[in-house]
Amino acid sequence: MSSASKPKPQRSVTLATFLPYRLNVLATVVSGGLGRIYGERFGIGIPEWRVLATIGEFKRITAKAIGQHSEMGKVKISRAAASLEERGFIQREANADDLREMFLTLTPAGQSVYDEIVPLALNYAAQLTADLSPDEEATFGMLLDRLLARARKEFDGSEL
Amino acid sequence: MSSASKPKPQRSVTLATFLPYRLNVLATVVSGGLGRIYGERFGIGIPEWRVLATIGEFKRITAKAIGQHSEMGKVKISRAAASLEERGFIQREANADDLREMFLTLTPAGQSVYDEIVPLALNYAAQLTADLSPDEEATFGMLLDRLLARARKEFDGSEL
DNA sequence: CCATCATAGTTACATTTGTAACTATGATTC
DNA sequence: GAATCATAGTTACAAATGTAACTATGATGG
Repeated sequence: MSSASKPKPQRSVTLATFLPYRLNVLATVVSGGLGRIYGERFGIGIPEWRVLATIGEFKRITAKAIGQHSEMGKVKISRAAASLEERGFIQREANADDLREMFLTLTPAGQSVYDEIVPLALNYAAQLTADLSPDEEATFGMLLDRLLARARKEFDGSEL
Repeated sequence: MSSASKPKPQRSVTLATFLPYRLNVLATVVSGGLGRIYGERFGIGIPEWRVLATIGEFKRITAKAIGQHSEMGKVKISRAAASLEERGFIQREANADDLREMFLTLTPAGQSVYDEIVPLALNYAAQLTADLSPDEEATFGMLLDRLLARARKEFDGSEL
């Protein structure tokens, strides 16, 4: 070992400056705020919203594909879909080519709810970033993606 | 109404580019990754870690104060503290000046666990941001704080 | 000081979520 | 073309979390 300058091995964690904690707090506050909007008006929760949003985006999609696009386990999707179907917001249609899977589509009622939520959700996101310049917003999104890519690598164990 | 140029009212939400969703995904992956570290080795969950970290930071603190510093409800703290006490990681000590509250402190065993987790947690956070330059990291943190401040305002209802 | 009100923390109950097993169907291989 | 293996989705059970009620103590105001 040469030169010097110990990089100051900290002996404690300050929660308020600890990134995993801060990310969790922000995500919780944001999810809660947005969830309140569609929760109060339409009585649906986050998993239901994600399923609805994914069907709204892809029009006709299987539960498995929803899982890949929405980061949810199949159990959660199954439950959310059952709940949305009960309320008449989505329909299930067996795939004749593979009877294991079902295509999900929005009913007219579901499309109508979706059409109502979309502007509320977009507005929420716009309000959330209202204090940021377009540049800052783009930067934040870019860094978010890079952090996510890194977090997904799980750091291959060598440093744990 | 004058001029023109509709600001293109989007008719759908692309989940993959929707900030609340992306924040939630990142926070979930990060919490999961970090949680696995102290979960597997010490058998503690996120609420326990937060309580432990807060006591480690403040040395002697009431449950209420932990709540203020760690964004957790009192029920969660009560349960986490009970679990940590059962395992001999923390001690409770009634405040003679106000018998309603209890000061929590780390036992030697708890301090030892804390001392083991701190470098792991700091290292996790360092690995997480390893792809970012110091400038980018600072920028991300700053924007995170501004978003959090904004999200907390709950947008005063006028735009909902 | 005693009646009311507020607060710290716990407990009870309901809701949500995750894990694992299961059911039904499809793919593969010998 | 039966036996094995893989996959989509559901169900059953367990663990975690939230909401509300409760207990004990302290503060306040007449």
